[in-house]
Amino acid sequence: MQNDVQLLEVANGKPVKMWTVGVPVEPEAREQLQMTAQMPFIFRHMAVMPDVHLGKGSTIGSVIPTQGAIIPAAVGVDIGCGMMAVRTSLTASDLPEQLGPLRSAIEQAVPHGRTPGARDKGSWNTPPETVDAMWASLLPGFSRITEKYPRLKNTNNHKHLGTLGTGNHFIEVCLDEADRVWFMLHSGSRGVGNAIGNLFIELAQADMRQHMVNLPHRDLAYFTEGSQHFEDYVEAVGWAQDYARRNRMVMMQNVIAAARAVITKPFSAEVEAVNCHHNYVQKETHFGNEILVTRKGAVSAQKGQLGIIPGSMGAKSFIVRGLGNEEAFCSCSHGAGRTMSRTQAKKRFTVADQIEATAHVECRKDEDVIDEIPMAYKDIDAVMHAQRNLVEVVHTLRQVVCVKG
DNA sequence: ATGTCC
Repeated sequence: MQNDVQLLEVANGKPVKMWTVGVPVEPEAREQLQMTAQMPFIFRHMAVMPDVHLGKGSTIGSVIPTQGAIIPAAVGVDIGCGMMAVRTSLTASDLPEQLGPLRSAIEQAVPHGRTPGARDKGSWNTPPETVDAMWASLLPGFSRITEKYPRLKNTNNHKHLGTLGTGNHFIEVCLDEADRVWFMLHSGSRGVGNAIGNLFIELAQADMRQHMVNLPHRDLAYFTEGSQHFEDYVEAVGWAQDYARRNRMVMMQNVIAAARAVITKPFSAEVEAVNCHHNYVQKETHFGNEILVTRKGAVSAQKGQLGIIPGSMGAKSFIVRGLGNEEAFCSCSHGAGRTMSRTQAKKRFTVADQIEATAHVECRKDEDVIDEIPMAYKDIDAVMHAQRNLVEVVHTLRQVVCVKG
């Protein structure tokens, strides 16, 4: 039963296996995938998820297995970006009739893109003690990195910990199929991860020039295993991923605390909890080999492992359980995937369209969020069907509150 | 996505 996989053969390269039956794949994304698949250190084949679309640096919704080399622009600058979700003991009837105050409480508790009064965009003026403690746990690793790369010291590291960021980073209150209340959020490694990503992308491009390596595209610049830059990047990217995971943990604690101040009924949180990256690289074993797996807009889906696949604003989201499909390097999609660029979406749709599409969600509906309109994304049901042999659905969530960065 | 040393 391999009729769920579409094969893209690549001249002078490894094949690309795509779990995209019944969903559109842009020609530009195919071309980008074929370029990446030509790199000699790709291990066996590339795997492509049904939310695939053209990305900067590498294709969103792709899994890039490599042996003996690593491509920093494939991970990109939003290192460790991912999702966290927790199920609470609350049900829909425990939520207040008016959800505006709950949204305001969350907006107050977590600095985000438009937090008024923040000295820098969306950061703490003075981080709370819980953030200080979390930063203390990250500091030894950071010091090892900045000893070699001192320019990384000058980043918003400590005061960005526990903050949301901007763009498509969001916090939601959701209900599942049994009307149970979940909190869910999407964020990454903020300014410091961005600085680490950019620094090593520059270093890789400089290495390519120094060794006169010709590439199909400059974003395929890589480090070779055994080199100092390779070892340093593996350390730094791993640290940024740890920062991102803890960033989500801090925010979730503060979202729960904010909700407790608004919702009168006592409740327990983290009845079920999931915290997963969808933009990262790590060492894994596949087909009996220790390799590096870069997931760019893709989630780990080892057998039994829980993951999160968010839909667009106003659409369904899913808590999923991995089926451990080895051909896909045990991966699944990270969302619905865009069908049009943010610029196209802003041209095509109006504020009125966005108000209609998100009528059932307590959220912003201004012109700055039109690019997140559900119609700019692929049909999430088709995306889930295309990856039915990668993950099974455990919970289906719908948003009732959404805070955008 | 982030920061504003482009």
